[in-house]
Amino acid sequence: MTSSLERLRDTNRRSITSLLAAEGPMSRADLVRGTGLSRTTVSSLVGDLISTGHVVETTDRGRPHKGGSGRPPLLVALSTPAGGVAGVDIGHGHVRVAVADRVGTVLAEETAEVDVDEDGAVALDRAARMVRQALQAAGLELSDLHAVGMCVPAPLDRRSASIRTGILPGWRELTPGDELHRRLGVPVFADNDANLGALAELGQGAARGSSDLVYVKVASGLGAGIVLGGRLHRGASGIAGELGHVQVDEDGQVCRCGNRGCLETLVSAPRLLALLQPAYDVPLSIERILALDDDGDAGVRRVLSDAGRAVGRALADLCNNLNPELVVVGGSLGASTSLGEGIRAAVDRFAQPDTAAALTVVSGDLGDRAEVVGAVSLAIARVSV
Amino acid sequence: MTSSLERLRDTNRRSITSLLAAEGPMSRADLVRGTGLSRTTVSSLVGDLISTGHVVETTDRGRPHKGGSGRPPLLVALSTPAGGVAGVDIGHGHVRVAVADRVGTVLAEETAEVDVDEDGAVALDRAARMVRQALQAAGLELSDLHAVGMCVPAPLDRRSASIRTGILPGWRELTPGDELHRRLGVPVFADNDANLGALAELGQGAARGSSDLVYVKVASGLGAGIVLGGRLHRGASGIAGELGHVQVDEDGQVCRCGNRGCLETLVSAPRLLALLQPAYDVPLSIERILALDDDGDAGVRRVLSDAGRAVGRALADLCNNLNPELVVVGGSLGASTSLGEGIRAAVDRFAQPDTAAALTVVSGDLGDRAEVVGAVSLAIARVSV
DNA sequence: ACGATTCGTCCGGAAGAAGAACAAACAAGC
DNA sequence: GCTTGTTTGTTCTTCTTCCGGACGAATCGT
Repeated sequence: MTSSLERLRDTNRRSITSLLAAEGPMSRADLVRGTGLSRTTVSSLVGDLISTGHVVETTDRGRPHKGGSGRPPLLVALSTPAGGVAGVDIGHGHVRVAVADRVGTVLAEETAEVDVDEDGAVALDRAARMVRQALQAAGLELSDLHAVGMCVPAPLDRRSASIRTGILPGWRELTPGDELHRRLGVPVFADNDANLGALAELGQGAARGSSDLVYVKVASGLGAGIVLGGRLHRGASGIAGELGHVQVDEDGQVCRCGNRGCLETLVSAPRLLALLQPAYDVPLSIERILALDDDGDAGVRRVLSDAGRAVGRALADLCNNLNPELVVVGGSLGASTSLGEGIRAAVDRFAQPDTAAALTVVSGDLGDRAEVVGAVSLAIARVSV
Repeated sequence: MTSSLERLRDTNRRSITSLLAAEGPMSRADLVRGTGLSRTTVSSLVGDLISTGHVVETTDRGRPHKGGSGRPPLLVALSTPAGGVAGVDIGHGHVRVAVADRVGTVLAEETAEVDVDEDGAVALDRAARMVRQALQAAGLELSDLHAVGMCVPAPLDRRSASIRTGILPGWRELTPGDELHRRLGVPVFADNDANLGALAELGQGAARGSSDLVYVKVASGLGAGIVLGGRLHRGASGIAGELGHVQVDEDGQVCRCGNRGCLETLVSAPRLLALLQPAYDVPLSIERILALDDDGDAGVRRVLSDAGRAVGRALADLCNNLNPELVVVGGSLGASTSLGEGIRAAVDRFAQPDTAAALTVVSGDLGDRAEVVGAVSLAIARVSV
C-alpha cells in the first residue's frame, strides 16, 4: 500500500527531478532554495536518487551561491538514462524522423518526401524503416528504443486513438499508433500534428514560459494546437483545434472533410502554390515562395498576406473567445512575414480591441521541425511517467 | 515555516473537507473509503477539524456501510460557519441579490428592474441597498456578511478588475468591485456574468460533473463562460468568452463594442423583442415570448430558431476549436426550445461531424438565477480560501 | 442472550522531515 | 603561511505524521 508518507517522499523526489529537468545541473544548495525543503531532506533525497541511478554527481564544480567565498558546491544532474526515444512526424507529403537521447537531444534526423495520404500502410512501413536507419545513425539498437512519439496530420479520437474522419483517405479507421507499434515492437504514442507542434514551441521554442497560446500550423493542411493554462487542450473527444475546418465561405469549395468553404480550402500550401504557379515561369516550391516573399515579390506578398488575413479572421473569433496571450505561426509557411502580417492585421481588425492588444503574434522558432521535436517530447514525457 | 510535513497534514485535512463539501455529511468510515487514508488518521484529522470548529458531529446516525448489522456510524458534517455571503447579479436591465449561508443555501433573494446601463453609480447604490434589505430578510446583520460575489454584464480586466470597453456607457473606467466594497465595507469579488453563470451550472446546474463546456448566456447581451478541464477559462487578460462580439456580418449594424455586425447585434433580448413586437397587438415581454414559443406561435418560433442558428453558427466554430462535451444555454432566453433547436441545428450543420457528435446542447437548470447563484459560489470560494 | 459485524479510539512503531552540530573546501586578509 | 569567514554537505537527534493491530462500543440477526 502506498501510504501517505511514501507519497510525500515521492512528491519531494519528483520536485527535485523536475527542477533538475527544468533548470539543468545544480547543487544541492540550489535545490534547497528551489524546493523550499531543508538541507538534510534534499541531501537524503538526492542520495536516494543517486543510488537508484536517476541522478549523478557531476565532476565539475560550480560556484558558491553568494560572492566568491565558501565551499564550492558539487553539482548534481539528471543522469541521461541509457537508450533513446524517437519522434515521427507524418505530414501530408513527408515523413520526418528523429532519434534522441532521453533528455531530448536529437542524435539523428531523417526526412523523406512521401505521398502519405494515399496509403497509410506504405507510409508507416517507410516510417518504421526510417526509424531503424536513424537509430543506426545514432549508434543505437532497436532494443535501446524506449518509446516513439508520432504525429499524424489528422484528428485522433481520444479513446481509440484512431483516425475517424475521412480527411486522410488512405488512413480511414486506422490506428496509427498501434500500426507503428506492430512494426517496431516499441510503445508508440500518437497525437495530432498541430498539438505536438504546440508542445514543442511551448517547451523549446517561441512560446517558452507562455501559458495560454494558440499554435497555428500552416502547411499542407491548416490546424491549431491550443495550450491553456500551460497544458495542451485536447477536448472531450480529443479532436480540438480544427481551425482549418471553420467555414469561411458558405458557397465555397467542397473540403475533404465534407463541408464547404472551410478555411483549409483557401489556405494551405498546395492551394497557395496552385494559385501562384501560373504567374511564374519557374516551378515554384515552398522554399522559393518564402524567398520571393522576402525579396518583396508583389504577387507572392499579396497571396500570402491574403491567406494570412483569412487565417486571422478565423483566429480573431477564436481569440475573442479564448483571449490567449500568444499566437505562434508554424508549419512550412509559418516563417512567411507577409502571412504573419496578414494574420496580425485581421486579428486587429476583427477581434475586440482589448483582446487584440493582449495578443502577440510570432513565427515559430522551430520551423518545420516543430512537430518532430514535439513528438520526441511526447515520447519522453510518456516513458518517464 | 510551513514544513513539508505540515503541508501533508494540511492536504489531508483539505481532502476531508472537500469530500464533505462535495458529498455532504458522512461517517468517518466513509471518509476512510473516500480518501484512502487509514482509520486512525481520519479520526485524528476529524478530531482536529472538530476542535477548530470546521466540522461538527451531527446528532442523527447513519446506516452501516454493508448490510444492516454493525455499529451505526456517527456522521460528521461541515459546520456551517456563522454569518453569510451575498451574490449580486447586475444585468443590463435588472439587479438581483441573494443572501446565502456559507454553504450556499439561499436565505433571501430580491430582484428589481433597474436601468443599469445609464449610470453605474446609481445601479451600485441600488445594489447595496438591496443587499442590506436581503440581509434583514435573512435575519442577518451587515457585520455577519463575510464577502460578496458580483457579476456585471461586461468583460472585466484581469488585473485591475475594471471595465475598460465602452460596452456599458455609464460604467466606463469603473471598478465595480471596489465601488460596491466602498458602499458595503465588505470584500467584493467581481466577475463577468457569463463566467459566473457557467460556474453555477457547473456546480449546481445542468453541467454537474462536466469538465469541458461552454455556457452561452442569451439575455440583454450575448456572452459565453468557458469551462475547460473543470476550471473557468478567463484568458490572458480575463476577457475570454466574448462570443457575442464575433463578427457574423461584415456589413452589419454597428455594435456598442465599436465593430460592425457582431453576433450580439443579431441576437439579444431587446433585438428579438423589437423584431417581433410589430406583429403583435399586445406588448411583448420575454416571458410572453417564451410562452408563445411553447404554444407553437409560428412567428416567435421562426425568430427564435433563426437566432439560435446564428448563435449556433458562431458556436460551431468555437466547438471545432475546443471540442467541448456540453453547451449549456442560459440567460433569460435560454429556456426557449426553438432557440435550443436552432443552436443544435447550426452546430450540426457547421461543426465537424465528430465534434457535433461529441456535443450535447441543453438548457440551463438555473434559468435567470444562474448568475446570482454563481456570484454566491464565487463569494464562498474566495472567503474560504 | 450471544455471536457477527461495523464503527471509532488508543497504543506502539515506522517513516519522513527539520534543526543543531560538525566537517570540508575554498577566498580573502594579515 | 596562517587565520578567519563563508558556503556546502553530512550526521545525529528530535518532532511530526501516518499506519496497523488491539480493543471497546453499538447494533442486527438468531
